[in-house]
Amino acid sequence: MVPTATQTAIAAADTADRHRAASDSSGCCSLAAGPIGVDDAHRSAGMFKALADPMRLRLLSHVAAQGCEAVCACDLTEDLGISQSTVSHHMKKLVDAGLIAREQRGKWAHYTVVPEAFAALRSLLEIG
Amino acid sequence: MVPTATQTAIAAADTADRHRAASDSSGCCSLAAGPIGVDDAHRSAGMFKALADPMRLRLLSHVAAQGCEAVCACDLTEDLGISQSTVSHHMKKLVDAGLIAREQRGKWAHYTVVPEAFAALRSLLEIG
DNA sequence: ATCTTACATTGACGATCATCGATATGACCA
DNA sequence: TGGTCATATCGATGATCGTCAATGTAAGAT
Repeated sequence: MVPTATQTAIAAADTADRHRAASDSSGCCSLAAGPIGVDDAHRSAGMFKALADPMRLRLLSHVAAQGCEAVCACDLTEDLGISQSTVSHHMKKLVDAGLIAREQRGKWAHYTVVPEAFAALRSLLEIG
Repeated sequence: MVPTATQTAIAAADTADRHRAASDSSGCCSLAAGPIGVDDAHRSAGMFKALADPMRLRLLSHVAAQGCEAVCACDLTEDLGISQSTVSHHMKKLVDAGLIAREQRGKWAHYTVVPEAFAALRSLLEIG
């Protein structure tokens, strides 16, 4: 129950993030613009956390390499040699972070990158 | 012994990363350039992992906000309200990831950002 | 030489995570 | 209705992580 409530809160926060990723203060300003607040730090760290796993980066690059063309989950499973439940787990994290978008077509799930999210991260990293 | 060996290997890899961060394949190419390999994924994930913690982002923004002027560890400890050992722990991770540089002045440790590392991360995130 | 100051390292603890097999959901087909 | 396929969710397990108090280290100060 406790982890469920926590998970729900995190999921809700992530969903909110996704919708304002390109306009929020956490997405438009550089880390060098001044000491950031606790809330912004948590939001930004959540996005970086989604990128902080080798398998997720490989999944992401598989999706990104297709450009506008959507990628189906079954291809990812066989290309990377991990179990189907692990792929599903990672893709959910990437979607919750707003980095990729999920579209249901019949019984297939198709994924594409969300360019605005990456633009927001790049502006966060504009330092020096 | 096992964690020490592992830690040593990771530190060595991270140090190597720092020196080639701006020229290596993991630092100059976008994730969208094609499916990335296992080694590149581990290297890049290591850098994102250093950014994937709220407290480290706040420490980093404190350092980045000073521009060229170096920041001393004592200021970070009192500004963020965490213990001295925790600050030391986080700064070591940021230095090992090559995101900030450490300079010893007498008994004080001073920190500055490493712009090339952030440039490398930004080019990794050039998607869409 | 002794003491203080600034920082690093160690050891421990609770929390989170990645991964898997098993199972549930939900869409299509016969 | 029953069956198969694609994906999501659950439960468990071993690993990693963030944090702190305690201790170690090394550089000034007295």
